[in-house]
Amino acid sequence: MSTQIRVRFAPSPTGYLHVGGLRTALYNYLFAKHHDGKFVLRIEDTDQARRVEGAVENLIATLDWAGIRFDEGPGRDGGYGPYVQSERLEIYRKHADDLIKKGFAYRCFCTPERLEEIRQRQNAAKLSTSYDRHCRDLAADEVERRLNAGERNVIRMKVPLEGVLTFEDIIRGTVAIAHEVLDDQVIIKSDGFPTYHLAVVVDDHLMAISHVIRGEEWLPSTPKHILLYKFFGWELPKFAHLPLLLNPDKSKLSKRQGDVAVEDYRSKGYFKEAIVNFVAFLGWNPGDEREIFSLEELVREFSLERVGKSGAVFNVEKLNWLNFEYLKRMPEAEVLRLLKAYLAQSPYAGQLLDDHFLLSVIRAMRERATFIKDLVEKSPYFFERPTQYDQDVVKKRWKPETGSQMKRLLEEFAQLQNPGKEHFESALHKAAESLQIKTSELIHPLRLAVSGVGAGPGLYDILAIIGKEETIHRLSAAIEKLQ
RNA sequence: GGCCCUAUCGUCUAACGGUUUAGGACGCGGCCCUCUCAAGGCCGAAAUACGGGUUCGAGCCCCGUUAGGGCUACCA
Repeated sequence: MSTQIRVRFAPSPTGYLHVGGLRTALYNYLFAKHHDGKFVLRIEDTDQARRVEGAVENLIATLDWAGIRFDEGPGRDGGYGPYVQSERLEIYRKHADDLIKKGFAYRCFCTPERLEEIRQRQNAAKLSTSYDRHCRDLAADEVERRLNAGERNVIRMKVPLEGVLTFEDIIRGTVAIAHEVLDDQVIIKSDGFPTYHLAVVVDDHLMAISHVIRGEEWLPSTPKHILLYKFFGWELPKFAHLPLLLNPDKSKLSKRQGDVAVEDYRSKGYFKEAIVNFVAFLGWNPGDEREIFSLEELVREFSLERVGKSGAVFNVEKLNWLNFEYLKRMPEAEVLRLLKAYLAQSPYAGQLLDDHFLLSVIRAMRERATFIKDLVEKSPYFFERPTQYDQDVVKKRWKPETGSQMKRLLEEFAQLQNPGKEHFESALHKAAESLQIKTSELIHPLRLAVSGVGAGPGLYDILAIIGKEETIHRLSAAIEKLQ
């Protein structure tokens, strides 16, 4: 059926998946799934100079990690392959030849040097830079002769000299550009590879793509693509140009102003659910006040009509909050699994830490953590004895009389049998009573003694987690310091 | 420079031309809770870029200005 929705994500394999690329892929995926359509992955590797080894595998792995599954693509044939452009060279050549035959394209023998020269001249004269169409009307026999002589050449599209090209964009509405500002774009390079412009049109048509959903940086070249569709006599797909993702200074999101690779965020400990949720909301929203969306919910609610027009700053603060929310909502068993994985490659890898213990750390620390690693890094005292005491807190909490008070506390604690949280609490109350001081005057110095710091989960929780023996050991060590 | 796109709190955004004293979220500040830090609850500061028009009525439509961005390659 020709009404089948087919979309594609078509990245260049330049090494990693950019977060902007992730959002483009996600929107394509959401749109396809929402409409029971197909999501195609196509690799645009027509620039040999920019090839990076392993980039395709990496791209697929990252998409897969994010939960964005393609229906067709490299290694997953759906009858429209191959899905890697470098494997489709013959197809592009054939189509370029067709265009020449029909008079919509021509051979150009201009050297890069000549091109550079005219560009310079145009720049100096403050004119817009474009090819001067020197070879546009070369005689057929001259073309033949130079071709036979083996002269290097490219194929250019023959853009009409006048008229205005108008097209509809789902997100932007009507866009109009005059033919005269369009360049006679190269469609086949001298190395025989197609440029993006030819390849994208040929492939989108041959792969029966119904909607081209891509970044706004492609908006200015869309008229060239439309011209090619017209030259071929093909039906146009629908276009939707997504707003750009921006740096805090509002320029196009780029390296050098922070991390742009999805892998960077992954390795920092962001959950895929948080990243997907976050990126989905950069340019789209459900229209109400809900903010937490699973991939499935996004599929259900997504529509291109609700995608905004203006660029969105990639705001890490909000991503952090989302990660925090996801950590808070995650089932304990899952947090435990992730914590163990983290611990296994941490300095504490050698320690025997049972699930019961780790679960209690999770319960104590979860609402204080944004990342799994925070569970450990923000409370190292659950994993090792304090090696030093926070001096600011020492000044505030350890008074001359603290030493003897701590001794009194130690005596109470020593009598406890298998104490739990409440037992520590009542023992401390007892000590405070006998010393005729407020419990807080014991709590703060003791917190410092057992944790080395002044902040963290409830004191009795800490004590119950580290246990009686460890509590006494740490308390004794602190008393020594106090004398 | 030329062409194209865009314009609501610092940021992400909501508001079928009238329900708007412009709503929510992040972040920020305050208060409550409290053994600290969090979490949670409550409260607060914070925006329709500017100028014209259309209309009974404009954040929303039109024009201009300004600002920002993208593109301007034998890169994508």
